[in-house]
Amino acid sequence: MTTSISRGPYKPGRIREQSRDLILQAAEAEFACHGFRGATMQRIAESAQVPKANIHYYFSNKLGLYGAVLENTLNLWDTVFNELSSQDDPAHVLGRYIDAKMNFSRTNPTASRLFAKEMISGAPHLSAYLQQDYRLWFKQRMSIFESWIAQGKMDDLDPAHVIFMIWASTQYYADFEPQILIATEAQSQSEASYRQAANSIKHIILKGCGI
Amino acid sequence: MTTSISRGPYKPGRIREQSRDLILQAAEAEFACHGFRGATMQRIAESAQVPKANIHYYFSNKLGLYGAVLENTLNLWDTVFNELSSQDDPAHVLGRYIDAKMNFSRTNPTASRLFAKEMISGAPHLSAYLQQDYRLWFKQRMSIFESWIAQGKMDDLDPAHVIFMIWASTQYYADFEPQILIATEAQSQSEASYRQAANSIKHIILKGCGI
DNA sequence: TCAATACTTGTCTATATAGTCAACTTTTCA
DNA sequence: TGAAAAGTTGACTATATAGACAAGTATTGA
Repeated sequence: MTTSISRGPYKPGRIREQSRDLILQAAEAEFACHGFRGATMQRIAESAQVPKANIHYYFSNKLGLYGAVLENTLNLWDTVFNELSSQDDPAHVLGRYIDAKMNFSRTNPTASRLFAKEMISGAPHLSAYLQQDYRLWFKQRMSIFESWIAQGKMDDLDPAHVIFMIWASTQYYADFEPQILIATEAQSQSEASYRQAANSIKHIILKGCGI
Repeated sequence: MTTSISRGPYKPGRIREQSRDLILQAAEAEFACHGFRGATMQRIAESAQVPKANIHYYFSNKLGLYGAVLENTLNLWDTVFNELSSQDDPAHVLGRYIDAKMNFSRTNPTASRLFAKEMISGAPHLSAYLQQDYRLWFKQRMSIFESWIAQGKMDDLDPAHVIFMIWASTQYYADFEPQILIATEAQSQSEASYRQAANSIKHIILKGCGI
Protein backbone atom coordinates (compact mmCIF):
# COMPACT_ATOMS: atom_id res chain seq x y z
CA MET A 1 0.00 0.00 0.00
CA THR A 2 1.32 3.41 -0.98
CA THR A 3 0.40 5.51 2.02
CA SER A 4 2.12 8.66 0.79
CA ILE A 5 0.88 11.74 2.58
CA SER A 6 0.90 13.34 -0.83
CA ARG A 7 1.82 16.83 0.31
CA GLY A 8 4.24 17.02 -2.58
CA PRO A 9 3.65 17.83 -6.22
CA TYR A 10 2.82 15.29 -8.92
CA LYS A 11 -0.56 14.54 -10.40
CA PRO A 12 -3.35 12.21 -9.39
CA GLY A 13 -2.53 10.30 -12.50
CA ARG A 14 -4.92 8.63 -14.81
CA ILE A 15 -2.51 5.77 -15.29
CA ARG A 16 -3.51 4.58 -11.87
CA GLU A 17 -7.19 4.58 -12.63
CA GLN A 18 -6.68 2.95 -15.99
CA SER A 19 -4.55 0.12 -14.64
CA ARG A 20 -6.82 -0.42 -11.67
CA ASP A 21 -9.85 -0.66 -13.92
CA LEU A 22 -8.15 -3.14 -16.20
CA ILE A 23 -7.27 -5.37 -13.27
CA LEU A 24 -10.67 -4.96 -11.63
CA GLN A 25 -12.42 -6.04 -14.79
CA ALA A 26 -10.32 -9.17 -15.14
CA ALA A 27 -10.73 -9.90 -11.44
CA GLU A 28 -14.51 -9.53 -11.61
CA ALA A 29 -14.73 -12.17 -14.33
CA GLU A 30 -12.40 -14.54 -12.51
CA PHE A 31 -14.11 -14.16 -9.13
CA ALA A 32 -17.56 -14.47 -10.74
CA CYS A 33 -16.54 -17.72 -12.39
CA HIS A 34 -14.54 -19.39 -9.63
CA GLY A 35 -15.46 -17.60 -6.41
CA PHE A 36 -13.03 -16.00 -3.98
CA ARG A 37 -11.06 -19.10 -3.04
CA GLY A 38 -11.16 -20.63 -6.50
CA ALA A 39 -9.86 -17.55 -8.26
CA THR A 40 -6.10 -17.17 -8.59
CA MET A 41 -4.03 -14.02 -8.83
CA GLN A 42 -2.02 -15.62 -11.62
CA ARG A 43 -5.06 -16.17 -13.82
CA ILE A 44 -6.32 -12.67 -13.13
CA ALA A 45 -2.93 -11.31 -14.13
CA GLU A 46 -2.90 -13.33 -17.35
CA SER A 47 -6.43 -12.27 -18.17
CA ALA A 48 -5.56 -8.61 -17.61
CA GLN A 49 -2.26 -9.12 -19.41
CA VAL A 50 -0.15 -7.64 -16.65
CA PRO A 51 2.50 -9.27 -14.46
CA LYS A 52 1.18 -10.62 -11.20
CA ALA A 53 3.38 -8.24 -9.23
CA ASN A 54 1.58 -5.34 -10.84
CA ILE A 55 -1.66 -6.38 -9.20
CA HIS A 56 0.04 -6.24 -5.82
CA TYR A 57 1.14 -2.71 -6.56
CA TYR A 58 -2.46 -1.55 -6.84
CA PHE A 59 -4.15 -3.90 -4.38
CA SER A 60 -2.83 -4.90 -1.00
CA ASN A 61 -3.70 -8.57 -1.39
CA LYS A 62 -6.26 -11.00 -2.77
CA LEU A 63 -8.88 -10.02 -0.20
CA GLY A 64 -8.32 -6.35 -0.90
CA LEU A 65 -8.78 -6.94 -4.61
CA TYR A 66 -11.94 -8.92 -3.97
CA GLY A 67 -13.26 -6.15 -1.76
CA ALA A 68 -12.62 -3.58 -4.45
CA VAL A 69 -14.42 -5.73 -7.00
CA LEU A 70 -17.39 -6.18 -4.68
CA GLU A 71 -17.56 -2.46 -3.96
CA ASN A 72 -17.53 -1.71 -7.67
CA THR A 73 -20.37 -4.15 -8.21
CA LEU A 74 -22.49 -2.86 -5.35
CA ASN A 75 -22.29 0.66 -6.72
CA LEU A 76 -23.78 -0.64 -9.95
CA TRP A 77 -26.59 -2.40 -8.08
CA ASP A 78 -27.52 0.74 -6.21
CA THR A 79 -28.49 2.62 -9.32
CA VAL A 80 -30.84 -0.21 -10.29
CA PHE A 81 -32.22 -0.52 -6.78
CA ASN A 82 -33.32 3.08 -6.74
CA GLU A 83 -35.39 2.54 -9.83
CA LEU A 84 -38.03 1.10 -7.53
CA SER A 85 -39.28 4.47 -6.38
CA SER A 86 -42.32 5.53 -4.48
CA GLN A 87 -44.98 6.61 -6.93
CA ASP A 88 -48.69 6.30 -7.15
CA ASP A 89 -49.02 3.84 -9.97
CA PRO A 90 -47.75 0.39 -9.01
CA ALA A 91 -48.05 -0.96 -12.55
CA HIS A 92 -45.78 1.73 -13.88
CA VAL A 93 -43.25 1.56 -11.05
CA LEU A 94 -42.98 -2.22 -10.99
CA GLY A 95 -42.89 -2.42 -14.76
CA ARG A 96 -40.01 0.01 -14.91
CA TYR A 97 -38.18 -1.77 -12.11
CA ILE A 98 -38.47 -5.17 -13.74
CA ASP A 99 -37.24 -3.70 -17.01
CA ALA A 100 -34.31 -2.06 -15.23
CA LYS A 101 -33.35 -5.26 -13.44
CA MET A 102 -33.57 -7.32 -16.61
CA ASN A 103 -31.50 -4.75 -18.41
CA PHE A 104 -28.93 -5.00 -15.67
CA SER A 105 -28.83 -8.79 -15.98
CA ARG A 106 -28.30 -8.47 -19.70
CA THR A 107 -25.60 -5.80 -19.62
CA ASN A 108 -23.84 -6.85 -16.41
CA PRO A 109 -24.10 -10.62 -16.20
CA THR A 110 -20.77 -11.07 -14.44
CA ALA A 111 -21.72 -8.57 -11.74
CA SER A 112 -24.89 -10.54 -11.14
CA ARG A 113 -22.97 -13.81 -10.99
CA LEU A 114 -20.36 -12.43 -8.64
CA PHE A 115 -23.07 -11.30 -6.27
CA ALA A 116 -24.83 -14.66 -6.52
CA LYS A 117 -21.65 -16.62 -5.77
CA GLU A 118 -20.98 -14.48 -2.74
CA MET A 119 -24.53 -15.01 -1.49
CA ILE A 120 -24.44 -18.75 -2.00
CA SER A 121 -21.21 -18.90 -0.03
CA GLY A 122 -23.01 -17.29 2.88
CA ALA A 123 -22.10 -13.68 2.04
CA PRO A 124 -19.04 -13.59 4.35
CA HIS A 125 -17.78 -10.40 2.74
CA LEU A 126 -21.12 -8.61 2.46
CA SER A 127 -22.39 -8.56 6.02
CA ALA A 128 -21.67 -4.84 6.43
CA TYR A 129 -23.50 -3.97 3.23
CA LEU A 130 -26.43 -6.26 3.95
CA GLN A 131 -26.83 -4.98 7.50
CA GLN A 132 -26.83 -1.35 6.44
CA ASP A 133 -27.67 -0.06 2.95
CA TYR A 134 -29.58 -3.13 1.87
CA ARG A 135 -31.60 -3.50 5.05
CA LEU A 136 -32.65 0.14 4.87
CA TRP A 137 -33.55 -0.06 1.20
CA PHE A 138 -35.60 -3.17 1.78
CA LYS A 139 -37.61 -1.66 4.63
CA GLN A 140 -38.40 1.44 2.63
CA ARG A 141 -39.60 -0.55 -0.37
CA MET A 142 -41.66 -2.83 1.85
CA SER A 143 -43.59 0.20 3.08
CA ILE A 144 -44.29 1.27 -0.50
CA PHE A 145 -45.91 -2.07 -1.17
CA GLU A 146 -47.80 -1.90 2.10
CA SER A 147 -49.26 1.45 1.18
CA TRP A 148 -50.38 0.03 -2.16
CA ILE A 149 -52.04 -2.85 -0.35
CA ALA A 150 -53.72 -0.48 2.11
CA GLN A 151 -55.05 1.54 -0.82
CA GLY A 152 -56.39 -1.62 -2.43
CA LYS A 153 -54.10 -1.21 -5.40
CA MET A 154 -52.78 -4.75 -5.14
CA ASP A 155 -53.53 -8.08 -3.46
CA ASP A 156 -52.74 -8.58 0.20
CA LEU A 157 -49.42 -10.40 -0.21
CA ASP A 158 -46.32 -10.26 1.93
CA PRO A 159 -44.26 -7.65 0.00
CA ALA A 160 -41.04 -9.44 0.83
CA HIS A 161 -42.02 -12.42 -1.29
CA VAL A 162 -42.96 -10.19 -4.19
CA ILE A 163 -39.57 -8.48 -4.09
CA PHE A 164 -37.80 -11.83 -3.78
CA MET A 165 -39.72 -13.14 -6.79
CA ILE A 166 -38.74 -10.16 -8.90
CA TRP A 167 -35.10 -10.46 -7.95
CA ALA A 168 -35.01 -14.21 -8.40
CA SER A 169 -36.66 -14.10 -11.81
CA THR A 170 -34.61 -11.26 -13.21
CA GLN A 171 -31.25 -12.51 -11.94
CA TYR A 172 -31.96 -15.99 -13.17
CA TYR A 173 -31.37 -14.96 -16.76
CA ALA A 174 -27.83 -13.86 -15.91
CA ASP A 175 -26.90 -16.50 -13.36
CA PHE A 176 -28.36 -19.60 -14.98
CA GLU A 177 -27.58 -18.76 -18.58
CA PRO A 178 -26.32 -22.25 -19.53
CA GLN A 179 -29.62 -23.78 -18.48
CA ILE A 180 -31.59 -21.15 -20.38
CA LEU A 181 -29.57 -21.49 -23.55
CA ILE A 182 -30.03 -25.23 -23.67
CA ALA A 183 -33.72 -25.05 -22.79
CA THR A 184 -34.40 -22.46 -25.45
CA GLU A 185 -32.00 -24.10 -27.91
CA ALA A 186 -30.17 -20.84 -28.55
CA GLN A 187 -26.52 -19.89 -28.81
CA SER A 188 -26.88 -16.68 -26.88
CA GLN A 189 -29.57 -14.55 -25.32
CA SER A 190 -30.42 -11.70 -27.64
CA GLU A 191 -31.74 -8.35 -26.57
CA ALA A 192 -35.08 -9.35 -28.04
CA SER A 193 -35.20 -12.54 -26.00
CA TYR A 194 -34.52 -10.51 -22.87
CA ARG A 195 -37.38 -8.20 -23.78
CA GLN A 196 -39.71 -11.14 -24.20
CA ALA A 197 -38.64 -12.56 -20.87
CA ALA A 198 -39.16 -9.17 -19.20
CA ASN A 199 -42.64 -8.97 -20.68
CA SER A 200 -43.54 -12.42 -19.40
CA ILE A 201 -42.26 -11.57 -15.93
CA LYS A 202 -44.15 -8.30 -15.91
CA HIS A 203 -47.34 -10.01 -17.03
CA ILE A 204 -47.15 -12.66 -14.32
CA ILE A 205 -46.01 -10.40 -11.49
CA LEU A 206 -48.46 -7.57 -12.17
CA LYS A 207 -51.46 -9.77 -12.86
CA GLY A 208 -50.42 -12.17 -10.10
CA CYS A 209 -50.33 -9.34 -7.60
CA GLY A 210 -53.71 -8.07 -8.73
CA ILE A 211 -52.27 -4.85 -10.07
CA MET B 1 -7.61 -47.10 -8.14
CA THR B 2 -8.26 -50.66 -6.97
CA THR B 3 -8.91 -52.37 -10.25
CA SER B 4 -9.28 -55.86 -8.77
CA ILE B 5 -11.07 -58.17 -11.17
CA SER B 6 -13.05 -59.31 -8.16
CA ARG B 7 -13.51 -62.91 -9.26
CA GLY B 8 -12.75 -63.95 -5.70
CA PRO B 9 -15.02 -64.17 -2.72
CA TYR B 10 -15.68 -61.42 -0.21
CA LYS B 11 -18.76 -59.30 0.19
CA PRO B 12 -19.90 -56.07 -1.42
CA GLY B 13 -19.42 -54.51 1.97
CA ARG B 14 -21.51 -51.88 3.55
CA ILE B 15 -18.41 -50.24 5.00
CA ARG B 16 -17.74 -48.99 1.52
CA GLU B 17 -21.11 -47.40 1.10
CA GLN B 18 -21.04 -45.91 4.58
CA SER B 19 -17.63 -44.31 4.16
CA ARG B 20 -18.43 -43.09 0.67
CA ASP B 21 -21.62 -41.46 1.89
CA LEU B 22 -19.83 -39.77 4.75
CA ILE B 23 -17.24 -38.31 2.39
CA LEU B 24 -19.82 -37.37 -0.24
CA GLN B 25 -21.84 -35.46 2.31
CA ALA B 26 -18.84 -33.47 3.50
CA ALA B 27 -17.77 -32.88 -0.09
CA GLU B 28 -21.21 -31.64 -1.09
CA ALA B 29 -21.12 -28.97 1.60
CA GLU B 30 -17.58 -27.92 0.74
CA PHE B 31 -18.19 -27.78 -3.01
CA ALA B 32 -21.49 -25.95 -2.50
CA CYS B 33 -19.77 -23.33 -0.40
CA HIS B 34 -16.53 -22.84 -2.33
CA GLY B 35 -17.09 -24.29 -5.79
CA PHE B 36 -14.94 -26.90 -7.49
CA ARG B 37 -11.68 -24.97 -7.55
CA GLY B 38 -12.15 -23.32 -4.19
CA ALA B 39 -12.87 -26.54 -2.34
CA THR B 40 -9.90 -28.41 -0.90
CA MET B 41 -9.51 -32.11 -0.26
CA GLN B 42 -7.98 -31.31 3.12
CA ARG B 43 -11.02 -29.41 4.33
CA ILE B 44 -13.36 -32.10 3.03
CA ALA B 45 -11.31 -34.67 4.94
CA GLU B 46 -11.43 -32.64 8.14
CA SER B 47 -15.15 -32.07 7.78
CA ALA B 48 -15.75 -35.78 7.25
CA GLN B 49 -13.24 -36.58 10.01
CA VAL B 50 -11.23 -38.98 7.92
CA PRO B 51 -7.60 -38.72 6.75
CA LYS B 52 -7.21 -37.19 3.35
CA ALA B 53 -5.67 -40.39 1.98
CA ASN B 54 -8.91 -42.17 2.78
CA ILE B 55 -10.78 -40.00 0.31
CA HIS B 56 -8.37 -41.05 -2.38
CA TYR B 57 -9.08 -44.67 -1.57
CA TYR B 58 -12.73 -44.21 -2.51
CA PHE B 59 -12.48 -41.55 -5.20
CA SER B 60 -9.89 -41.43 -7.95
CA ASN B 61 -9.23 -37.70 -7.60
CA LYS B 62 -10.87 -34.35 -6.91
CA LEU B 63 -12.73 -34.33 -10.22
CA GLY B 64 -13.99 -37.85 -9.62
CA LEU B 65 -15.26 -36.85 -6.20
CA TYR B 66 -16.96 -33.79 -7.63
CA GLY B 67 -18.58 -35.90 -10.33
CA ALA B 68 -19.91 -38.32 -7.74
CA VAL B 69 -21.33 -35.44 -5.70
CA LEU B 70 -22.99 -33.95 -8.78
CA GLU B 71 -24.48 -37.30 -9.77
CA ASN B 72 -25.88 -37.74 -6.29
CA THR B 73 -27.45 -34.31 -6.47
CA LEU B 74 -28.94 -34.78 -9.91
CA ASN B 75 -30.66 -37.96 -8.77
CA LEU B 76 -32.37 -35.94 -6.07
CA TRP B 77 -33.49 -33.31 -8.58
CA ASP B 78 -35.04 -35.89 -10.83
CA THR B 79 -37.59 -36.97 -8.28
CA VAL B 80 -38.72 -33.36 -7.88
CA PHE B 81 -38.71 -32.73 -11.60
CA ASN B 82 -41.16 -35.53 -12.23
CA GLU B 83 -43.63 -33.96 -9.87
CA LEU B 84 -44.60 -31.70 -12.77
CA SER B 85 -46.74 -34.31 -14.44
CA SER B 86 -49.23 -34.14 -17.24
CA GLN B 87 -52.68 -33.81 -15.76
CA ASP B 88 -55.81 -31.98 -16.65
CA ASP B 89 -55.91 -29.42 -13.89
CA PRO B 90 -53.07 -26.87 -14.18
CA ALA B 91 -53.80 -25.31 -10.80
CA HIS B 92 -53.40 -28.61 -9.05
CA VAL B 93 -50.32 -29.71 -10.99
CA LEU B 94 -48.48 -26.40 -10.70
CA GLY B 95 -49.43 -26.01 -7.07
CA ARG B 96 -48.04 -29.41 -6.24
CA TYR B 97 -44.89 -28.74 -8.24
CA ILE B 98 -44.18 -25.43 -6.53
CA ASP B 99 -44.73 -27.06 -3.15
CA ALA B 100 -42.38 -29.89 -4.09
CA LYS B 101 -39.67 -27.52 -5.29
CA MET B 102 -39.94 -25.35 -2.21
CA ASN B 103 -39.79 -28.43 -0.05
CA PHE B 104 -36.66 -29.45 -1.87
CA SER B 105 -35.09 -26.05 -1.28
CA ARG B 106 -35.87 -26.30 2.40
CA THR B 107 -34.66 -29.85 2.94
CA ASN B 108 -31.73 -29.86 0.48
CA PRO B 109 -30.33 -26.35 0.45
CA THR B 110 -26.75 -27.46 -0.19
CA ALA B 111 -27.82 -29.50 -3.20
CA SER B 112 -29.52 -26.42 -4.60
CA ARG B 113 -26.45 -24.27 -3.95
CA LEU B 114 -24.10 -26.79 -5.48
CA PHE B 115 -26.19 -26.82 -8.63
CA ALA B 116 -26.37 -23.03 -8.69
CA LYS B 117 -22.60 -22.64 -8.32
CA GLU B 118 -22.00 -25.06 -11.15
CA MET B 119 -24.46 -23.17 -13.36
CA ILE B 120 -22.97 -19.78 -12.59
CA SER B 121 -19.55 -21.14 -13.49
CA GLY B 122 -20.90 -22.05 -16.92
CA ALA B 123 -21.87 -25.63 -16.08
CA PRO B 124 -18.60 -27.14 -17.37
CA HIS B 125 -19.34 -30.46 -15.67
CA LEU B 126 -23.01 -30.67 -16.53
CA SER B 127 -23.07 -30.43 -20.31
CA ALA B 128 -23.89 -34.12 -20.73
CA TYR B 129 -26.78 -33.93 -18.29
CA LEU B 130 -28.12 -30.68 -19.71
CA GLN B 131 -27.95 -31.90 -23.27
CA GLN B 132 -29.79 -35.12 -22.51
CA ASP B 133 -32.08 -35.70 -19.54
CA TYR B 134 -32.76 -32.04 -18.86
CA ARG B 135 -33.41 -31.09 -22.48
CA LEU B 136 -35.87 -33.94 -22.87
CA TRP B 137 -37.66 -33.13 -19.63
CA PHE B 138 -37.96 -29.49 -20.60
CA LYS B 139 -39.45 -30.23 -24.01
CA GLN B 140 -42.01 -32.56 -22.53
CA ARG B 141 -43.12 -30.05 -19.90
CA MET B 142 -43.26 -27.28 -22.49
CA SER B 143 -45.81 -29.28 -24.43
CA ILE B 144 -47.94 -29.72 -21.32
CA PHE B 145 -48.13 -25.96 -20.94
CA GLU B 146 -48.85 -25.56 -24.62
CA SER B 147 -51.78 -27.92 -24.42
CA TRP B 148 -53.14 -25.93 -21.47
CA ILE B 149 -52.82 -22.75 -23.50
CA ALA B 150 -54.51 -24.36 -26.49
CA GLN B 151 -57.39 -25.43 -24.25
CA GLY B 152 -57.70 -21.89 -22.91
CA LYS B 153 -56.79 -23.03 -19.41
CA MET B 154 -54.08 -20.41 -19.03
CA ASP B 155 -52.83 -17.19 -20.63
CA ASP B 156 -50.84 -17.32 -23.83
CA LEU B 157 -47.36 -17.03 -22.34
CA ASP B 158 -44.12 -18.60 -23.45
CA PRO B 159 -44.04 -21.69 -21.18
CA ALA B 160 -40.27 -21.46 -20.90
CA HIS B 161 -40.48 -18.23 -18.96
CA VAL B 162 -43.10 -19.65 -16.64
CA ILE B 163 -40.88 -22.61 -15.84
CA PHE B 164 -37.86 -20.35 -15.36
CA MET B 165 -39.84 -18.18 -13.00
CA ILE B 166 -40.90 -21.13 -10.90
CA TRP B 167 -37.36 -22.43 -10.70
CA ALA B 168 -35.85 -19.05 -9.99
CA SER B 169 -38.33 -18.23 -7.24
CA THR B 170 -38.17 -21.57 -5.47
CA GLN B 171 -34.40 -21.95 -5.61
CA TYR B 172 -33.91 -18.39 -4.41
CA TYR B 173 -34.92 -19.34 -0.88
CA ALA B 174 -32.09 -21.87 -0.70
CA ASP B 175 -29.43 -20.04 -2.68
CA PHE B 176 -29.85 -16.51 -1.36
CA GLU B 177 -30.61 -17.36 2.24
CA PRO B 178 -28.36 -14.67 3.75
CA GLN B 179 -30.23 -11.97 1.87
CA ILE B 180 -33.60 -13.39 2.91
CA LEU B 181 -32.65 -13.74 6.56
CA ILE B 182 -31.52 -10.13 6.79
CA ALA B 183 -34.50 -8.81 4.84
CA THR B 184 -36.98 -10.70 6.99
CA GLU B 185 -34.95 -10.06 10.17
CA ALA B 186 -34.96 -13.72 11.10
CA GLN B 187 -32.29 -16.10 12.38
CA SER B 188 -33.37 -19.01 10.21
CA GLN B 189 -36.09 -19.91 7.77
CA SER B 190 -38.72 -21.96 9.54
CA GLU B 191 -40.92 -24.54 7.90
CA ALA B 192 -43.81 -22.13 8.38
CA SER B 193 -41.99 -19.31 6.61
CA TYR B 194 -41.30 -21.64 3.70
CA ARG B 195 -44.98 -22.51 3.54
CA GLN B 196 -45.89 -18.82 3.45
CA ALA B 197 -43.37 -18.20 0.70
CA ALA B 198 -44.74 -21.15 -1.26
CA ASN B 199 -48.26 -19.78 -0.92
CA SER B 200 -47.20 -16.36 -2.19
CA ILE B 201 -45.41 -17.90 -5.15
CA LYS B 202 -48.40 -20.08 -5.97
CA HIS B 203 -50.74 -17.10 -5.73
CA ILE B 204 -48.67 -14.97 -8.08
CA ILE B 205 -47.80 -17.69 -10.58
CA LEU B 206 -51.27 -19.18 -10.86
CA LYS B 207 -53.14 -15.88 -10.95
CA GLY B 208 -50.43 -14.33 -13.09
CA CYS B 209 -50.78 -17.09 -15.66
CA GLY B 210 -54.54 -16.75 -15.64
CA ILE B 211 -55.07 -20.19 -14.17
C1' DT C 1 16.70 19.13 -17.70
C1' DC C 2 16.47 16.73 -13.59
C1' DA C 3 15.12 15.12 -9.37
C1' DA C 4 11.14 13.30 -7.19
C1' DT C 5 7.58 10.36 -7.61
C1' DA C 6 4.74 6.84 -9.91
C1' DC C 7 4.77 2.71 -12.01
C1' DT C 8 6.66 -1.96 -13.76
C1' DT C 9 8.28 -6.53 -13.32
C1' DG C 10 11.67 -10.64 -12.89
C1' DT C 11 12.91 -13.31 -9.16
C1' DC C 12 12.42 -15.28 -4.87
C1' DT C 13 10.11 -17.55 -0.63
C1' DA C 14 6.97 -19.85 2.33
C1' DT C 15 3.04 -22.28 2.35
C1' DA C 16 -0.96 -24.91 0.61
C1' DT C 17 -2.60 -28.32 -2.20
C1' DA C 18 -3.52 -32.71 -5.00
C1' DG C 19 -2.11 -36.91 -5.23
C1' DT C 20 1.11 -41.25 -4.17
C1' DC C 21 2.75 -45.03 -1.65
C1' DA C 22 3.70 -48.59 1.32
C1' DA C 23 3.08 -50.25 5.78
C1' DC C 24 -0.56 -51.23 8.69
C1' DT C 25 -5.26 -52.86 10.72
C1' DT C 26 -9.78 -54.71 10.15
C1' DT C 27 -13.18 -57.58 8.03
C1' DT C 28 -14.72 -61.44 5.60
C1' DC C 29 -15.59 -66.20 4.54
C1' DA C 30 -14.13 -70.88 3.53
C1' DT D 1 -8.84 -70.04 12.50
C1' DG D 2 -6.26 -68.13 9.00
C1' DA D 3 -5.37 -66.34 4.67
C1' DA D 4 -7.07 -63.14 1.38
C1' DA D 5 -9.33 -59.10 0.45
C1' DA D 6 -10.98 -54.54 2.06
C1' DG D 7 -10.04 -50.66 4.38
C1' DT D 8 -6.89 -47.15 6.94
C1' DT D 9 -3.43 -43.76 7.33
C1' DG D 10 1.19 -41.28 8.22
C1' DA D 11 4.74 -39.71 5.48
C1' DC D 12 6.17 -38.17 1.22
C1' DT D 13 6.52 -35.50 -3.47
C1' DA D 14 5.69 -32.25 -7.03
C1' DT D 15 3.38 -28.37 -8.10
C1' DA D 16 0.55 -24.19 -7.51
C1' DT D 17 -0.27 -20.22 -5.08
C1' DA D 18 -0.09 -15.68 -2.43
C1' DG D 19 2.84 -12.44 -1.57
C1' DA D 20 7.52 -9.80 -0.87
C1' DC D 21 11.26 -7.35 -2.71
C1' DA D 22 14.49 -4.81 -5.07
C1' DA D 23 16.12 -3.16 -9.23
C1' DG D 24 14.49 -1.20 -12.95
C1' DT D 25 11.70 2.29 -16.27
C1' DA D 26 8.36 5.95 -17.22
C1' DT D 27 6.10 10.23 -15.96
C1' DT D 28 5.61 14.47 -13.94
C1' DG D 29 6.32 19.33 -12.68
C1' DA D 30 9.45 22.94 -11.40
